[in-house]
Amino acid sequence: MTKTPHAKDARAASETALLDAAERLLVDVGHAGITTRRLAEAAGVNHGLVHYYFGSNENLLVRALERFTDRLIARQRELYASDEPFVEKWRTAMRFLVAEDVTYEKVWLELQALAWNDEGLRERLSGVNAEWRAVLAEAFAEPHRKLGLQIPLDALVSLVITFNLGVIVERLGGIETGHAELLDWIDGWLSS
Amino acid sequence: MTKTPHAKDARAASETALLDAAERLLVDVGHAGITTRRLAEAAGVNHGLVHYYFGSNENLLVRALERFTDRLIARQRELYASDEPFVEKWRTAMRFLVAEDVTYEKVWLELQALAWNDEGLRERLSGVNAEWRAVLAEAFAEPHRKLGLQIPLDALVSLVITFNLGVIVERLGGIETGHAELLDWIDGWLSS
DNA sequence: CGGCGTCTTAGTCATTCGTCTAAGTCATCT
DNA sequence: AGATGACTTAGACGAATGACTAAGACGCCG
Repeated sequence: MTKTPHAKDARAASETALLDAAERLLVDVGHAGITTRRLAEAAGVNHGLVHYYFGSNENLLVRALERFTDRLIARQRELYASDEPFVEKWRTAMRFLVAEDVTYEKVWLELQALAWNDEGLRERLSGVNAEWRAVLAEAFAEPHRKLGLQIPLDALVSLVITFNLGVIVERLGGIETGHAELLDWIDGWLSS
Repeated sequence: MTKTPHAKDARAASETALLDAAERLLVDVGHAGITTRRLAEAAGVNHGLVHYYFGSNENLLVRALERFTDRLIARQRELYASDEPFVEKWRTAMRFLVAEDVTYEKVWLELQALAWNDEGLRERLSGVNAEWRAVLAEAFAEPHRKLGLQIPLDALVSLVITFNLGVIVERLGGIETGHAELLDWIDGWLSS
């Protein structure tokens, strides 16, 4: 029943290597360019393992999505769960948003683009979105009340999520015009 | 030198059919699923024509992007160039944004996703973005002044563009939570 | 220490891909 | 009417793909 520790480690390592490679390839060539063999080559494992471990190319990407979204939610929770004042959390989040490195965002949006054409993935994504939304709604509840904003909390959360998503998409397209101005203004407004 | 009118028409018709098929396939299967043969089949033409007319599969998608973005900009200009009061233009734009049919948006974002992995396409897209931005900046200049908004015009335009883009991406992922609330609030705020 | 079950490898298989070409078609012009 | 030249078609080509498998390697357990 119990697997040998070494073999278990080796298998886990190979699986991780493949999932890591999937993320790397999503960044480098996009989901359209991911093939079994390229995946295996990037992970440094035999290409037959993709089928043996994951059943299929597509399944591997599903697993990659699961792993990635778990981390995504964890990161969000961690960010907004700290004891810092809200404005500091916001600033941290925005620093991530316009960081030079778009690796994380590229993986995330390539997976979304993949889901646009895959009903199963789409359902999974909407679950993640609901979680993300819940985290933000909780984080924004206090400042929303304190600042006496007229916009309903629901609408505010949607505004934040969508404009963040839009910024990411624009950045992936090589567009950054106006982003700094927008974030600066929000920051100034929050500070006052 | 001059081509025969009939032949010219036939060729133009076939090219158009292929470009139309490309858009249809972008909606139905995404850019990753577009192949020479499928394209030709969907357009009802011989698959060799893709090479004969466009040189390559990729070139055809570039042409599809050009045609689509031309229409996109034209639509934007038309919308914001009318004599209606600003609030009516806004409402029309928002009605498009949350219309049931996401065909237009799907084509647009599939092309963007394609561009994420293609330097040439990315440059073309940033040009389109700049045009769009200019149209919006002009349209928002008056209401921005009249309403005495504190947010700089640049930042406002970015906010509008990015939140629109985010709404589109969420909708393509099957997510609509909060959109109606957000748009309703904006509408109410504009009306007051 | 030898059998045993799991992991790993190399390789096969049919299919599909993009590209390209040779042969055929057809409207036009002399 | 026949030649011309652009357009269209069917098909061939090698390369690459995802799926799958048989055989070997490896480490554990009795």
